[in-house]
Amino acid sequence: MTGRGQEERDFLAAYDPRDFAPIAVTVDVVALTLREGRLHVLAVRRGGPPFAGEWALPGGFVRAGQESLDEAAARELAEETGLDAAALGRVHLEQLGSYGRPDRDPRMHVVSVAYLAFAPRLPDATAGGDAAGAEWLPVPAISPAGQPSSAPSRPIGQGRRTGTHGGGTGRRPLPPGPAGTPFAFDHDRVLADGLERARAKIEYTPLATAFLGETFTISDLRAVYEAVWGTPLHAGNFHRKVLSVPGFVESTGETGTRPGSRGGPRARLYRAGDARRLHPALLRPDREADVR
Amino acid sequence: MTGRGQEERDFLAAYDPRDFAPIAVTVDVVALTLREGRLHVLAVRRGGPPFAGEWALPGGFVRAGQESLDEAAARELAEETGLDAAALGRVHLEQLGSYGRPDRDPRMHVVSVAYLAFAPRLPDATAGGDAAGAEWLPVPAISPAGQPSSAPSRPIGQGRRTGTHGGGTGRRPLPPGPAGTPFAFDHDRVLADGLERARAKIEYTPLATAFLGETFTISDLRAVYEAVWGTPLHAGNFHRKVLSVPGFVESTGETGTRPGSRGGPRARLYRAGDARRLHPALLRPDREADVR
DNA sequence: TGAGAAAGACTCAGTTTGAGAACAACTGGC
DNA sequence: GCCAGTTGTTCTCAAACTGAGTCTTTCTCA
Repeated sequence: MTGRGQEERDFLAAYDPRDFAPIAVTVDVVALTLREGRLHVLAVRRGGPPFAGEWALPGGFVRAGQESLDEAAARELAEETGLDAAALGRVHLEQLGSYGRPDRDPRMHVVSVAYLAFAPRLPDATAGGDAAGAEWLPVPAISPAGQPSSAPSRPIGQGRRTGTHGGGTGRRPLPPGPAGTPFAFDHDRVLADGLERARAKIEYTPLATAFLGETFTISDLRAVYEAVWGTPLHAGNFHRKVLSVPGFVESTGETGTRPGSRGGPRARLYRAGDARRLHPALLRPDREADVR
Repeated sequence: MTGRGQEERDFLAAYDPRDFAPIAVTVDVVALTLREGRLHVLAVRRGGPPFAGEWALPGGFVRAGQESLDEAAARELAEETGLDAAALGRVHLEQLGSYGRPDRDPRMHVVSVAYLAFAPRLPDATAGGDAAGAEWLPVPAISPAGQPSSAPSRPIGQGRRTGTHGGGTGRRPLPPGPAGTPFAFDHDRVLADGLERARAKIEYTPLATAFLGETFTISDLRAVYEAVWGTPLHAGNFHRKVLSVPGFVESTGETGTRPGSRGGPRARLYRAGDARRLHPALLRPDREADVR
């Protein structure tokens, strides 16, 4: 019984997979940035069927034999935003998860490897004005204690902690994406998963700084957390916490002029520190509703 | 410039990808379990080239048009362990990440979607005795503050927090897998990523219970944490913590007979609670070395 | 029967957190 | 130029949480 998998693998290995495995591989990118204090996601309008005219995440096919998944994601992001290599270096890009239900693309079986990007404010992607260009769409209000689908960590099958059902089809209904974002394919879910990953990631890594420029104030940083988490934070406690976590930020010794402010003293400027993890972490306030 | 991605996507969409995208898609499973208090991983010996005779993670090709990635992973795990659907229901299975460097398989460009499984003690996979059967291998001693590669979260490109190098090829050397595990392909890294995910996951989810049977003692649970983290824990504090986190475990009201113990009172039995997240989390002791 | 081991309950000091107050620096409107 | 309102930053205080250790009781093994 245990040998069947091996046998089959050897059998398949002898074949040229071109003949029998018509699965296409694409990368899709959930690129997030902050604009006017609100979280935005990069989206493209689909030019043709399927889902013509609908919004979708930017992405495309992986070039077989030529590039890694990471490289493909970076290439797609660069193409869609017009970023050069230097600008791309300021963007944080990490793998989010893969989506491979056979019916997710009506044309054929397509496995999509999703990536998550945190970008500082970038020039409008639609500068060229062509119809199919990319645009930064505001991410609809996120209920702070909302129920994300968390695909990369979603348990499979009906384990004892998956729920009460004992032997159904095993296919559960998809939780809805953020309200008001009708994306093509399963990109609603990919976006929802990306948002949840982003919210979790800034808890224990200093990646919130990836949304900001070279230097920033503590308030700028707080604005990132508030936008991503969708919750106002206590300014004093946030300040204390950020400065107390070793390696999160380091002082530039300068103070900024704060254009557009409604008053208040000039804030000190900081840059990202050398920490890769926040220790202790900066936890989201009260997620009681999220626990079970 | 922004139009190029869209143009290309449309161009490709018009094609039958069978003609131009010879990328195969496989799933590989990092299945973990506890045996004699030590962490073990399910491995198979490769029957043929490439890497003939070497250990590899169990896995195989995704059946195009017929199954999702999750289903393929569950199928492969079932085939390799001889688990039926009921037994498989007790196993936690989640997506780990995808690996797609063009040279990772010498035969062709293969994208592998890796899964991570937590299993309670299972019968030996080699029961049949056939040469190519699967085996549970002890995971080599894990340095508690070791440096995992953390692929699913690895940042890409040379962002300002990636390091000091300013413009290399962008291809960094792979951090080594756990000492003493020469696996085929890039499965060393997949395993290392799976271990790191497992260590992180039991911090903030109750998934450590997935390594145990229906009922267990607090000591059993502590043994899971100690094996996965590779660190001894303070029994008293662990006990207090587990019982204080709402929904982690619930009492069965019974006490177990503890065969194989070296003395001590009979411990109370618990079962997994209904929490999906541990709040507050059960953090690994001191990872200072891991922070930067 | 006694030594050793483990379960589980407690104690205590140090750290971290949430909530709020206080104060100075600065803006914009008048 | 003055005033009200806003914001950056520091402090205080109580509650919660953590790590380290002790103590008692129950059990196994020699």
